[in-house]
Amino acid sequence: MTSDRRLPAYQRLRDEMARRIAEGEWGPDAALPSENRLSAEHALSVGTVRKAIQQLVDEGLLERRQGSGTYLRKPAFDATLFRFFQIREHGAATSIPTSRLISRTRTHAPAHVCETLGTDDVILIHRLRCLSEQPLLCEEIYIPAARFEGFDTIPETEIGPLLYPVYFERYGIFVARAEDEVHFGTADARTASHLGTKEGHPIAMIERTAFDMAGTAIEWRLACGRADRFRYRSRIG
Amino acid sequence: MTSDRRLPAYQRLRDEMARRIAEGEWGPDAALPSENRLSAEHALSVGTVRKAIQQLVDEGLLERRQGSGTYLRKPAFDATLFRFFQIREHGAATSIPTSRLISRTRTHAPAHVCETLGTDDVILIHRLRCLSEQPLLCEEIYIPAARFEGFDTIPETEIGPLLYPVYFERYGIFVARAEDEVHFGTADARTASHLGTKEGHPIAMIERTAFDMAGTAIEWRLACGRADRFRYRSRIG
DNA sequence: GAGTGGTCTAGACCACTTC
DNA sequence: AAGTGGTCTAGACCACTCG
Repeated sequence: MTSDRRLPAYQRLRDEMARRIAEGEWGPDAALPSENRLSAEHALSVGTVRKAIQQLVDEGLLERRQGSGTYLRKPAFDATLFRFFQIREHGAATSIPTSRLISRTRTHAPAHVCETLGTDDVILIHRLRCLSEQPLLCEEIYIPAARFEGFDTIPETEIGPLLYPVYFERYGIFVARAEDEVHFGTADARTASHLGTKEGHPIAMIERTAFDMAGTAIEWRLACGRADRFRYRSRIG
Repeated sequence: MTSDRRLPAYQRLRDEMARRIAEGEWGPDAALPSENRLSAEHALSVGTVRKAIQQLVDEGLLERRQGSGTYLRKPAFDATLFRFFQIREHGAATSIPTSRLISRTRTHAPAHVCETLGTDDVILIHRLRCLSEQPLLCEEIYIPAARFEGFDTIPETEIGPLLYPVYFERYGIFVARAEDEVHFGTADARTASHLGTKEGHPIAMIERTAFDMAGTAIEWRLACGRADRFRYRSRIG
């Protein structure tokens, strides 16, 4: 079953394409079928096909390049955590954030994580993220063990600075969207020592829940950073 | 001069309509000309007109109602400041935020405000915003005196809880968009007393610059709230 | 040069609102 | 019933990319 027959044609086509993207039918870096191809296959006019594709572009799933084709777009979610923090470079070009794995443990999730992920059988990842050698974010990441079998034993050398590409390449799990929630609190002893501040000092906490294409929560993480480095911009209207 | 002739027709039409909206040609609550009307007047096909209108809808300026017409949309920017703060109601329905004017003074703007507004001749408004009788936000608002002549002498009874409607109704200035920037600091004595916290305690600071339809900055404000009440959600992807 | 997406046309029929 | 926006068609020409 694709989707409701009462829906407009462009909606049904959008839903079908979203499903095929989720199933990995078109790998990243490869062009999708052209507008003409799709309109012929689905017996729809090109204009209708364009509307379906444009919707997926607006949702951030696809990317169009004139003269070339329509491509999958891989969002850079990991970078978005850093958007919450001041980057103070001294004239030099912006450096690449690095990651250091502190630990990976198969464990039981706390209640609120269990509720989000739908299981308490999880892998807990501790990680420290730095920019220009300076520790910026201290992360606790929970992923369901059932869908990430063996993640705690992958050689560290095979895990780059970003996790989401690893999720995709090793487990076929594509992070489609995420929800961030920011609030403030004080540092516990361990977080404080990682971030180079003192216990009880103010820190910013970003809670993130990440979802796959089907809308299932596949990761919960808590990222902590020093409040005095925090800065966030947003545009309205 | 409307806009560049090299631009696509739907872009030029969008620019012209945005200008006419900015000039107040179509008041709020009245329907704009229909698609057929516009296509005839501009010698464009309906599809092209639709694309121009859709763009303005996406930008949040217009609103379409099937069978009825296309209408102006008034964004509720003031509510967006409160989205940064926890609303903890005890079972009751969400109450309406109230505002209390503390002072209005014609004065010289500090350097960074002067730079943003392009003048140092400003009116400074101090305001306290509450939710269910609880002080939540303490605001300093700067507006250019030249464009808001006499704002400091308007009877307080004629200023409701929201400023932007007053800007529009009395000065014809329509706030089209705004930029918020959030960071953290500590409370000075006066802010602390307004918010019911202590000097030196952590507070969240939201700096906002608001722009009119022409892209000119018409307001700069600093809103301070207690950090422990701060909570912000954002969706990515 | 062949193929792609970007713009644009001039219609059609439908669902919905308004009078 | 008349007018509005919502969907859809079957073309056209253009600008751009790529081999």
